[in-house]
Amino acid sequence: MTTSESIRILCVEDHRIVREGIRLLLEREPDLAVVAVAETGEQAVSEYRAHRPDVTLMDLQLPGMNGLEAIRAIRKDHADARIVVLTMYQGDENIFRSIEAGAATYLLKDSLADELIDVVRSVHAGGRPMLPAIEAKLSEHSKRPRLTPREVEVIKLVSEGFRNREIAAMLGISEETAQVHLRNIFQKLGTRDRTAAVQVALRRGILHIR
Amino acid sequence: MTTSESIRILCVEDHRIVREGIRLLLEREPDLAVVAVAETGEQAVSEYRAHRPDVTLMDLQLPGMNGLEAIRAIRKDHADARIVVLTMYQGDENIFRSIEAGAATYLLKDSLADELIDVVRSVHAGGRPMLPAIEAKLSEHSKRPRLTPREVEVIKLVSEGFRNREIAAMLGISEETAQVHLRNIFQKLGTRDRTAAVQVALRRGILHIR
DNA sequence: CGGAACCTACCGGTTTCCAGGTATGTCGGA
DNA sequence: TCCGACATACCTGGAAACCGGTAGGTTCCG
Repeated sequence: MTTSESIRILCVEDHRIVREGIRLLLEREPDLAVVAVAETGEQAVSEYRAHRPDVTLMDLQLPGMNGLEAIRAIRKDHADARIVVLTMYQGDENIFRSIEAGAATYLLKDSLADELIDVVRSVHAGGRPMLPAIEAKLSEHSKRPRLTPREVEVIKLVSEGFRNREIAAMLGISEETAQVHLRNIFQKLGTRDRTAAVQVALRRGILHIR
Repeated sequence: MTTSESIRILCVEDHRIVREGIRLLLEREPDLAVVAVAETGEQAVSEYRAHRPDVTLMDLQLPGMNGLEAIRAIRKDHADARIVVLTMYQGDENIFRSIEAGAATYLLKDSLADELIDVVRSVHAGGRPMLPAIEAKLSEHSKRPRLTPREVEVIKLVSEGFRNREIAAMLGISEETAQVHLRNIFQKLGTRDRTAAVQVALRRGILHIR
């Protein structure tokens, strides 16, 4: 790998204005080139395959297959893929899952343009640069009790407005068991009812709108 | 006003990377110039006062004073202010309130860069260009029953996890009255319980995640 | 093998919520 | 001035949610 060649970037972002803006931002730098873009998770995977970029910028909120699933799909076939999550979601669960899925690092859209550029270069060089604010949320996350997979299913259905009885039927368990899961969720999220639990789950990135 | 001078733009957007990107996008056009930026509602108001831009691009989601309040504050002192809302929120209530507050038009970040540029020029010329998709949501909105101010207060507190009794105490009304409001909210939003009502309110843009 | 974590299930008791009413006062517009 | 929209308040009965237990089964790991 010669140092004189540009860093080839895949930019995954569903909002076209934002995507175009980020592209302009990056291409002010002579050593950065956006060689492909994608606006869904599925497109991201196929564009990755087609172009094998050096660095992938990935938004989490995407129509259809989301960013997290796209990261997993890409890393499954290309364990060396270098992916930077670039999103506005600050929830610790999003950060944790992204890193767990194989992202090199996590950046908020609130970052400085220069930070983004530095991070891209650093990740291309094999680094995993983590900004202090993100690092802090990640360590905070590790101190909190996590919801189990089943509990996540339950809170998701709760957020869609289903009653305990309906949730139980959908999951093929008894209503009482659904209640037990919910009680454990309350305890872990520090709430006393379902409405508050859903709000906390949204803030933490355990759930997403729609 | 001479046609040879550039259109002076104030860009209000809290995410720095996005803001910088939009700026680059606009400044590719020779007749557009971003003369000021702001990342909070308060800053937007004071920057408007200081620069009197021809067109203001306003995001809705801002820390502190939000975009809607900023529009009202600006239009209160400058009834001729030409403001374009540029946001990712698709909820019909956001669109309605923005127009009601005095915005010239409403654009999603998903739009094409060229659409944004066209809209800025058109608004500067005194137009109120409305994209068909936005127009459609706006007319859909007018067919739906709106929540009253009191009902909005109630659903907001519900979304924060408060019980009816607590909501009643906070609003200085009886618990039964709070229940009546909630019942009317259910009826208007087409839900049968508080959790679902909060979800619908979030989707419609009646509520926002903190 | 013995925990630990997870998922499952049930019971009894209390609280909160929801649905159906009726009713009063205010305020602004037709 | 009368009507409609809004906000307020109360009642009753039934449904759902919440709380605090106990407990059996699996799976995985040290």
